[in-house]
Amino acid sequence: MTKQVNFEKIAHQPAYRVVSEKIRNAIVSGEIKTGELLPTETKLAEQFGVTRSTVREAIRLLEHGGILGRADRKRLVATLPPTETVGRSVSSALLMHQVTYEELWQVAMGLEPLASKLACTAATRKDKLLLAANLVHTREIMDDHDALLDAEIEFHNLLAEATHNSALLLARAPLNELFYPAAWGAVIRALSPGERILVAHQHIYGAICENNPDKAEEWMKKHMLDFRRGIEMGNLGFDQPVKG
Amino acid sequence: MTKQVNFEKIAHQPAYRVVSEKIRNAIVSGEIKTGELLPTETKLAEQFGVTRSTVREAIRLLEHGGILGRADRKRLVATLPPTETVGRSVSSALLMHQVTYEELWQVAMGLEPLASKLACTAATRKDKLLLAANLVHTREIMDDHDALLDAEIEFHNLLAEATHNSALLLARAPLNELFYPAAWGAVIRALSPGERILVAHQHIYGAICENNPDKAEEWMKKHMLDFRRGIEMGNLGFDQPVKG
DNA sequence: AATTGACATATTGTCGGACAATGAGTCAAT
DNA sequence: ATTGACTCATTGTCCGACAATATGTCAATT
Repeated sequence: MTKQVNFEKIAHQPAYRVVSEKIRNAIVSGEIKTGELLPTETKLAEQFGVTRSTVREAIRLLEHGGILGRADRKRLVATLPPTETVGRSVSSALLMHQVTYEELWQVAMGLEPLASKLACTAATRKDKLLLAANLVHTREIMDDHDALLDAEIEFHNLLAEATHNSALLLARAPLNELFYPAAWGAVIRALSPGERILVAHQHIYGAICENNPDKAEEWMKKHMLDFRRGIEMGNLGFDQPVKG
Repeated sequence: MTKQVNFEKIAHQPAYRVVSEKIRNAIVSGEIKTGELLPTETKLAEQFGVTRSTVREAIRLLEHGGILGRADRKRLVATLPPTETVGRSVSSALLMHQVTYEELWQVAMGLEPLASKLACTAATRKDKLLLAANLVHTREIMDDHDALLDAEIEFHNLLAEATHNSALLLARAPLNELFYPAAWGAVIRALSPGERILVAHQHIYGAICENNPDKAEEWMKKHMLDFRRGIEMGNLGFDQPVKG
């Protein structure tokens, strides 16, 4: 084992990555404001001193992350990655990693009651109105299971938005996209009419209006336990991977 | 307002998106196993009946999401997106959305005690050994604030891994990458010696070994409250955006 | 046997130019 | 106010080319 000189490995990033990073920086640093249109591909190519093909590859790199979007299907526009985009990638990663109902339920049990509690102090008048509207709508479509799922998801999402906490919103994205849709079939069969669901939602809404965090948290926990019971009673095992 | 026929808007995705989706499906469906090499760009181009440029754009689309990686800087290989990659994109999204210390703390307050509780029943012998090793190491580097931060993050991460819940692991990624590093400066000044931190960690570890979920949860809550106090006492405001 | 050198080959990164399709704007005709 | 014809800008896609670099083979050297 003779002593050897160690050179640090040289970087040499491909040009499309460099260009991609430059554009990214320009956006996150605010040099290009969100919503603003970017120069056209040809102009970018000129400015960076590369070919249009290279610029296009750089753009694709950012496009998927949601940093770049299309204004009207033509021009590109700088956009802050909408939580949706990031949320979707989280969900798809979880799917690929064979996340189970139980894992998602545990996270739900941690986040949803928290959201309820926080919403009590953070909810604005507008948030409450939206929740109220959701309840009315839910009562109307009580028999349509598909529509009821949408309403259920919307309720929990409105609740999360009422906390005005973007970190929480993002952390619970997989619940919207994976947990509720996947668990729904079993849950709705177990809690035969959607009555129990609506009652829980109403109590949570009531607690928020009364500014009663503890009550909101408690009812959400009950609601989540109902979900657990539904999944366990359904034919889908609690420790089975969620199927997208 | 005359009645009008409504046609559903026609899709027409650009080819590079179609190709991208095809490849993505081939990977997530397991048709191409992870770690396996993909055909070369030229062959893909032939198979899909498009040009190499188009294939390359499709590849860039996937490359950013971590579904495709480089084997050796030449050939492409299929890889499951490592949780790291996804976690980073979540964190950077939160940064851009000017997430505040308070928002992150609230999420931490929801997830970390949950992790402690779950770890009590899910932790394997190996998990406990890793935690114990972390405690020993922490005691040794008590005076090196930077090293202490790393140990702190590692402790919480080991704890989360001990739950064997990938959804939880992903949901709390921003805590590792944003919350703890950003809050650390203030916290370490407020809780002058790291003594209080170590004590909390030890009690949590003890609770896990005794299989005492309630105790684990309680001590983690105390630990989190210490963080809150630290941030509030520090010069950085609790409602200020976290700076990356 | 192990290293080295020379060489052909395969694959990616980058370039340049070309054309079709489509969206946006202008202006005249109805 | 709507329609039609026209131009122009921009993106999507194609083609062909070349340089740089990894890979593989084989002989020559030590």
